[in-house]
Amino acid sequence: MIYSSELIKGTLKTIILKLLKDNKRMYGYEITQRVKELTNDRIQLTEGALYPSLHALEADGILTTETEYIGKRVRKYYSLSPKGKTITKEKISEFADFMSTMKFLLDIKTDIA
Amino acid sequence: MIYSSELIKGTLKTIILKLLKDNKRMYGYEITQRVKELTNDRIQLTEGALYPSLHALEADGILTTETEYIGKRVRKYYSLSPKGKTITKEKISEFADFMSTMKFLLDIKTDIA
DNA sequence: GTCCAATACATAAGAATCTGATGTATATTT
DNA sequence: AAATATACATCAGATTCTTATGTATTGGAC
Repeated sequence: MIYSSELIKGTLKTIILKLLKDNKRMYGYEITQRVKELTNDRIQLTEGALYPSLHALEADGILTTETEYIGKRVRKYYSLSPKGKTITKEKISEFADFMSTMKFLLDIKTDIA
Repeated sequence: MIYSSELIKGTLKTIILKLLKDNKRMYGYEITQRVKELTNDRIQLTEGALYPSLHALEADGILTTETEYIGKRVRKYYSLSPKGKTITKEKISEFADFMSTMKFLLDIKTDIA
């Protein structure tokens, strides 16, 4: 199952921030591959959505960047700024709260444990 | 806590369909109040988002309508069509699947039971 | 008996964000 | 040699939401 795009809307930034929290630094293409892999292909980030999001997070001072060359090919690494670390915690806990509300609202049964 | 609007994006139609599944028929204003009440004010649907969504669902043949007058005031009741009932089941199970993926991805701990 | 809040619908400009296409270029595999 | 994978980026158009505005009725407070 590949999720309908509307479902994923609004979760992209949270996903990016969580991955960067766990991995110190990552580049855009790496993020798309990691998400694909972690979700068994269920969530496939498109570059047209990802790169503008990364740029926006950088412009907001949430991410910092370092550019490196692998051979002749450029690679742009993103990391959380101190502000970004705070925002990340808030975003994840907000999402957790939201999920528990939605679970109740949609009356969804989950497995114990 | 009132959730940031981007979080709620993409979930509006699923919420509408679930309420109509449980309530046979409801009108727009009633839906906003019920959601507010069920979520302890955490999710507050705006009319500018709700009415266009209802109209779109009706145009897609997912909802049917009956207009009634309460005194001189008009009230428009929405119900699930047969097609709507099928879509509703699909949407809810897709969302449940999505939540479990996101829970894993964001490494969120939930309470047992 | 008047005013404010609540009920109840609707539309619309602008903002935000995503899709899907396109573009450029290097590296690797077949 | 060609196709695929890696790696960045932008952009037109679509979708969907916010915020404001509009109309009108009903109920409660004072």
